[in-house]
Amino acid sequence: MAYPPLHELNLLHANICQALADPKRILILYALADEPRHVTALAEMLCLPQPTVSRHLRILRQQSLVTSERDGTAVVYSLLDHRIIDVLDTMRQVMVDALARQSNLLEDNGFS
Amino acid sequence: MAYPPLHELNLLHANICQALADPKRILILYALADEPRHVTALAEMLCLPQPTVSRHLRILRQQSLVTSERDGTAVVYSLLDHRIIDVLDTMRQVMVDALARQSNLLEDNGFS
DNA sequence: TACATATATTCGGATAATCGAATATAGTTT
DNA sequence: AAACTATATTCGATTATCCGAATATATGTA
Repeated sequence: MAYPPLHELNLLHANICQALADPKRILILYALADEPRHVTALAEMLCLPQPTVSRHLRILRQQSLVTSERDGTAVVYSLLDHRIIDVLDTMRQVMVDALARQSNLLEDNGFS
Repeated sequence: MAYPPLHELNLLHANICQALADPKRILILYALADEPRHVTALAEMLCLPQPTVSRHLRILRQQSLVTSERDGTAVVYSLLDHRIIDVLDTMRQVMVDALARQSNLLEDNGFS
């Protein structure tokens, strides 16, 4: 039985992954998991130019990973769903375990 | 206190996300979660040309998301860590919930 | 060895992502 | 309104990704 062709949900799913697929955006998400923050606060924390942070935040916003709220002239961004952090944490654990396995393989073959 | 600059782990983390960021690769992973499969079997299931499947599998292999094992002239691919499916499932749930929220927002404003 | 099957790779072109630099917009204060 | 602060956007160039088509490699078999 052939699978249905790539359906809409799968495209959206891939879009979410794409939004996560940048080291700066991952840092932004972890920073927002801590607490909501202004754009400038994020830029300073991560040592990035403000326009760069804004552009990354837009991408995260378009995927409904963060929300924004005005606070005077500033805009406060917050994480929309903390399960995204669980997702990132699990992925990181999978990655670390894979690296450990590879490292063991190397040792077992006398490459340590 | 400024964060450390983007460290190695974060780059690897982003690479994993990047590997997940394609609808065809997501389908491949779900298909392999079911059971290990040959390249051709995957290609037929997903109605994709064999070279396309091979290229996607290489990307997944490079990120240690799948492993391959020879079986005669065929090569059997399998999922390396099933937690990746948990990750994908949670992401999909987050996505569906976000879509539901958006849909409710539209209705509440008379756009239904 | 010759042939068949299964998988992997390369090439070229199209599409998309990212960044720095410059600039535009929105809200606040005087 | 003018000046200021915070945020967002655009532009142009660079780099990365993806695909179809063609081809190469590897294993098994006659």
